[in-house]
Amino acid sequence: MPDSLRQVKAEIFQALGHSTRIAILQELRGRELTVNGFVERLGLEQANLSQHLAVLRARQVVVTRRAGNQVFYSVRDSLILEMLDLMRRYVVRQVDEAVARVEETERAEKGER
Amino acid sequence: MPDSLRQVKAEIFQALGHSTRIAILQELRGRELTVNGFVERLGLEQANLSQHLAVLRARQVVVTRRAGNQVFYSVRDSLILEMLDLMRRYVVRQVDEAVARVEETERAEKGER
DNA sequence: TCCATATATAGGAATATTCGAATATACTTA
DNA sequence: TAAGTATATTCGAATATTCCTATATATGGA
Repeated sequence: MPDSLRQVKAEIFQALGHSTRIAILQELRGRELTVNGFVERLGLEQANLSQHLAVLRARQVVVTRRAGNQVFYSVRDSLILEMLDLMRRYVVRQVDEAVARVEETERAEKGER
Repeated sequence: MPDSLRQVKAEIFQALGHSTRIAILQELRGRELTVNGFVERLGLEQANLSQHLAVLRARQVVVTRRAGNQVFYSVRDSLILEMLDLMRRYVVRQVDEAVARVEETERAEKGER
């Protein structure tokens, strides 16, 4: 694989690598939202949200549609949301395994006593 | 969703957000590799690779096994590789759509002439 | 045109990431 | 124990990211 392609992938992973931007994308499941919509739902500053939206726009993860005064954001390709789904599965699995390891350790320690 | 969970996800996305670390994970498809193995295959400096491997280790994306002198790295959960697969599909799709848009534009311009 | 509303951007400080060079640590073998 | 190989860590400079504050831009209505 050429490094330029990896670079493109890395930039999109980076775009997903911030909790606020993950929150933004989760809000965009199945709908579009204005900047003010994000402000209300996420309780963050308008400027800050605009900045994070700019990051997602730069990587073309989201697209915009202007309607009069407001700008509606939406996810360009829902494959991005599948990425978040996969990440959820991944994190859940790691946690489950960590719990299982703890329980296994406790069982072993009980047996030793 | 609590922000702490999003934070965990974001940290893993960040771990994937560098072309060298993507290259490392691709090399680990279906096998384990030593640090020197990465040096040979990727042609990067040993110290640099160790640093990137440390990032992946910190997020528990990879795990290590020491055998004598060497340290073997492997992917902890192959769901991570599915993430890379999904990202490949995503990038390919974006490129295809971009090409289609260009062709559509050319067709329209030809018609106008 | 003037004002209000919605959104974007610029500037600057704090923090984080990345890389190369140098050095430290771990293990093996003589 | 000394030397050699493999890997990890530290340091410092360069660059990037993030956030806040202030300001700019775009649009619609009076």
